[in-house]
Amino acid sequence: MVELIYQHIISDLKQKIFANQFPDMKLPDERSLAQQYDVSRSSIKRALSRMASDGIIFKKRGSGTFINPLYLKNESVFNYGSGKNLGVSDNFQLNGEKPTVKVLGFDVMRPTKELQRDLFLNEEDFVYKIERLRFFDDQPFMIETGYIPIKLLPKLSSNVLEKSIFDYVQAELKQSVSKSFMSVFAEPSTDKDQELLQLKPNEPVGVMEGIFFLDNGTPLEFSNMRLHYKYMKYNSFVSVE
Amino acid sequence: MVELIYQHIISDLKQKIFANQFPDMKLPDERSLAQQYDVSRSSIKRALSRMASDGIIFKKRGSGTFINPLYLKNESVFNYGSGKNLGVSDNFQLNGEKPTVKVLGFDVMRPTKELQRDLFLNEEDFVYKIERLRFFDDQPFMIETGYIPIKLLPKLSSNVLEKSIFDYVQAELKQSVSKSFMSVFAEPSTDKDQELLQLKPNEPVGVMEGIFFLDNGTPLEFSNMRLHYKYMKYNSFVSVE
DNA sequence: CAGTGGTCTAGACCACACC
DNA sequence: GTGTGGTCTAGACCACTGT
Repeated sequence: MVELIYQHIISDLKQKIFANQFPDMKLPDERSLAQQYDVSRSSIKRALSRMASDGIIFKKRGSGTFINPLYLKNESVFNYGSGKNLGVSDNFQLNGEKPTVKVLGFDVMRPTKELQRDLFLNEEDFVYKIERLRFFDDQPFMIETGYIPIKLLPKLSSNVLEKSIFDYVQAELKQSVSKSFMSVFAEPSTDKDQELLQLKPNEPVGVMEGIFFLDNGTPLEFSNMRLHYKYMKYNSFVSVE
Repeated sequence: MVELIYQHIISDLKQKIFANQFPDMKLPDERSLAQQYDVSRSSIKRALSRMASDGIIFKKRGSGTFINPLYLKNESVFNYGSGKNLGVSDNFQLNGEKPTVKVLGFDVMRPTKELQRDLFLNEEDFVYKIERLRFFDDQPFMIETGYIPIKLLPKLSSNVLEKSIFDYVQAELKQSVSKSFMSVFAEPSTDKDQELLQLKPNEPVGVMEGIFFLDNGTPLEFSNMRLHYKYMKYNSFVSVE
């Protein structure tokens, strides 16, 4: 895996930013950077655009390129949300602790109309219904119900579910799960939520629900994730126009 | 306001997609598109990259560019989240109904340590504390507490708060609010929530909390928004790498 | 091998900010 | 006016897909 030029520039600039090599919070102008790195200005622009859309820097026409002080002061929040991971499911990273999984159910069913629409299925298709309870440090924090078309993973077996489905997909289909479309909202907890997630009756769940796509655009899974409210924090950096 | 080439191409391709002019769900290859529009391939690539990061299309090296069927079937969901608006606060659009606002409080205070950090303030600075209750169709749905540095809007007056602060910022500072960093989570409702938002004791609030930035990267406002859970739905399309 | 998208270059010209 | 980022071009070469 060779490192592309603009990726190299991004890593290098990030490192320099953290090493405080731009004490005035201002990056050199694009033409100078192109000279320094001995690359074209376009490559610099590509690197800076990516960094801007990640919220690391702000570009201001006529003035220059400036470091987002929030990135320096609070870097951790930049490791979530747009541009870093999919924020959910198999991508959960809870500070190096070991997450575990308990499989609650593994069935095959006909998809509802809604599932047919979201996963691009016909009436003849079947889906797996996978119910799992996820633990963080022996604390249950998430009930996950996933629906995956059988035809995508005909050989899926229950022992895979104890580990990462996405890793299995990578190995089996040579594709990664790189896109998601999610809705995030809140609901009162049901009796089942309260039992499985050890919630008090007045404590809610956070819900993340949506579709995971493969690189090529195929919808892989419709997922409904009900989280203990203390564990749900969805971070996102948004930049318009 | 002239329309840029790549913006024109995006609009045109979107329209063609909806007019079903690509029945095989595949766009022409980039070189052909460049010819058709009589522009360089780079401009086509710019347009397609934007559309891909918005989730409208999927590009697959070696094969071509494909339309996301979800975009056709469910266009509405693509009007939220990354790349379309900031999803919150003054940008709320609730299906053409008329939202109204009631100002609950308008004070000046010293920022806490946390506010100083998030809004890049010194100990000598002051902030406005603005509490508002937002209604949709005469239904209260959101308690909004915002903190704005006085030095950014020294002439802010209470009648502005009845309307849109962001519009006022646009007029006053010639800058728009184009970036935000938000955390989305859920909490049990407090007594105050229950009273103001007409919630039952077991019903939760959705919380959106974070910072709104101006174009140039200046943090304008720290905002905490507590929503009636039925009105909170945060949609986001995420694409990594 | 032909076709497709990905990366990169070198350079022109434009729009905006600041002095 | 000078300096900055923004848009756009024309073209080279690479990497992957499918026949």
